[in-house]
Amino acid sequence: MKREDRKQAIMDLLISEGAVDLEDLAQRFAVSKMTIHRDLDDLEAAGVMRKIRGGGTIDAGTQFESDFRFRAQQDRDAKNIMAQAALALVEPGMTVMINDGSMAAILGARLVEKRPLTVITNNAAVIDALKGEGGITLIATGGAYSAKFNGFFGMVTEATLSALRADIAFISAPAVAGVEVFHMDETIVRAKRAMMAAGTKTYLLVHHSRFGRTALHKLADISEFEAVITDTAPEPASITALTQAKISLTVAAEQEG
Amino acid sequence: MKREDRKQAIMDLLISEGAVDLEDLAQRFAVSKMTIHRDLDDLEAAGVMRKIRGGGTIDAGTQFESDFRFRAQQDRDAKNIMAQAALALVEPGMTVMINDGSMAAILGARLVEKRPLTVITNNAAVIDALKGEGGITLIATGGAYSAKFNGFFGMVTEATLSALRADIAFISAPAVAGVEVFHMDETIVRAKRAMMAAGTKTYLLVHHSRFGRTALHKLADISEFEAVITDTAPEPASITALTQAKISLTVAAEQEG
DNA sequence: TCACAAAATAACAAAAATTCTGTTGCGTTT
DNA sequence: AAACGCAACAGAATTTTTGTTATTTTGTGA
Repeated sequence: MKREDRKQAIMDLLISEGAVDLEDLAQRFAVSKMTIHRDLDDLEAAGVMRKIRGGGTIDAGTQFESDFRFRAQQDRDAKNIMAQAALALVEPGMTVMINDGSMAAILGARLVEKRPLTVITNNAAVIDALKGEGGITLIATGGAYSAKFNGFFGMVTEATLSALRADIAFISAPAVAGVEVFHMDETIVRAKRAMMAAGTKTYLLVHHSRFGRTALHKLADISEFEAVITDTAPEPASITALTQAKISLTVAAEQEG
Repeated sequence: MKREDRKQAIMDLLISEGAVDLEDLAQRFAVSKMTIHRDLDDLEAAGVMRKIRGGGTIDAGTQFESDFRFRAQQDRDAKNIMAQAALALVEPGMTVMINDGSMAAILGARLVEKRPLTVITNNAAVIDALKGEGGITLIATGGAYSAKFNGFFGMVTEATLSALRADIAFISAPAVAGVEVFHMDETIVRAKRAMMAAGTKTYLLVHHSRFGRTALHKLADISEFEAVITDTAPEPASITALTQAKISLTVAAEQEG
C-alpha cells in the first residue's frame, strides 16, 4: 500500500466515520504515528479535512463535500461510462461546451476521440487536458478562478458565454429532485445557466445517487434538457417522475457490453 | 550536471551551431551515446528539435523560434531581474494585468510575493502558477488557446479585457525600434492593445537585445507606456531615442546590488 | 537488389537521486 | 505529568537516470 492509497483510505474512513484517531490509523495501516501525522498534514493542506489533537475530522457536508480533488477520485468508473454515453452524441466538427466538475473533466479529456472539435469550457481540468492537443480548438471562457471548483466563474464567464454558441452543451449537476435540478452554489448556477443558454442542444449528466436530492439553488427544470444521462438506474420514484415528464433518460451502463 | 541541464546545454549548442553530432555530445558531456539518444528523444518529443541520423538539427527560424517551451528556458536570469524591477511597482491590494510570453510568466509567478492581489491574465503559464495560491484573486480572460504562445487570444479575450480595469498592466514585446513597439502576430497585438487600454498605468518589458528590431505589426508608440523596463542597457542609439522622447527607461540590472 | 557497416532501438541491470518512514528529542497542550 | 505535535536526522524503499548488451533498422555502394 502506497502513500496515496493510504491517504485515500483515510479519506474513506473520514467519510464513513466523520473522524479518525491517529493511533488507530497507525495501527490499522501498520505505520508509525509520525507517518500518519504527515498524511494528515497533506490532507489538511489539500483542504479536505481538519487536523485535531489525536486525529482528524471532517466538517461533513461543507467544504469537504465540495472539494474537487477528493471528488475526482470518487466513482471514476461511473463517470467513465457516463462520459462514454455522452461521447456518442458528439460528431467530429462540432462545437461542444463542457462545464465545471470532475465528471465533466473526464468527458472533456475524452473529447480528443472525436477530433476535430471546438471545445468551449470554464473547467480548468479540461483546459489543461486539451491544450496542446492538435485538432482541438480550445476556447476558455475566462472568469475568476475558483480553487474549490477548479474552474472559472463570475461575470466574465457569463459575458463570454453569452457571446458564444455551441452545438452541444454538457451540464453536470449534483442534485435532481423530481423534475428540478439543483446546485449549492449561486455563482456556479449562473455559469451553468449561461452555458445552457448557449447550447443548441443541452444534456444533463447526473450520477444515479444524486437523484432525489436537492440543494440550495434551483438550476433548471429538467425539461430544459434534451436528455438526461446517468450511470446506473436511479431509484424507481425518480424514474417515474422523469417518465411522466416525458424526459429521455439514458442509463449508460445499460448501453454497454 | 543533471539531465535537464544537459538538455539545456544541448539546446544552447543547437542554437549556435544549428546541428549537433551525437558522438560529439556523448564525449563532451562524458556520458554514453544511449543517454544522448534519450536526451534527443525528449527534446524532439518536446518539439524543439529534430533527430537525424547521427545527431540532431534545428530548423532555425521556423517552429523552433516560436516554441514557447524553448523560449521559457532562455535568459532566465535576465527575465528574473526584469521581473524584480516590475515587482517593485506592485503594491498589495492592487489589480494587475499580465500578458502572454515567458517573461510575463516569470513575473506572474512572482506576484505571490505581493499578496493580496487581483491578477488578470491570458497567459496559461500564469494561470497554472497562480491557481490554488491563496490571497490571489485570479481572473482569466478566456479566449481561444494558442499552443504557440501558450495563452488565450481572440475576440473572447478582447471582449473580456474591455470590460475590466487594472491598476497596472505589464506588457512585454519582442521588438522595439526608435519609439515604436512591434509584434509579429496580429492576434496577439490585439490582445496586448486591449490590455493596455484596460490598465490605468502600463509598463513595457523588453529584453535589451530586442531594441533596434522591428516586426510585422506595430503594437504601440512607446509614449503610451508609463515607463520601459529592460534587463541591461541597450545599444546607445536606442537609449538616445528614448531620452529624446522623454521616456523613462528602467535598467533592472543597475538597480540591484 | 544485396550485403554490410553504422546507427537506432529495446531490454535489462546497475547506479544515483528522490521520496517515504521511523526514531529521537524537545517544546506544547491538556 | 502524561500525551501529543513537530522538527530534524538517518535508513529504507522507490523512482529516475544511466550504461551495457543484443537486436533491428537504415543508408550506402557495388
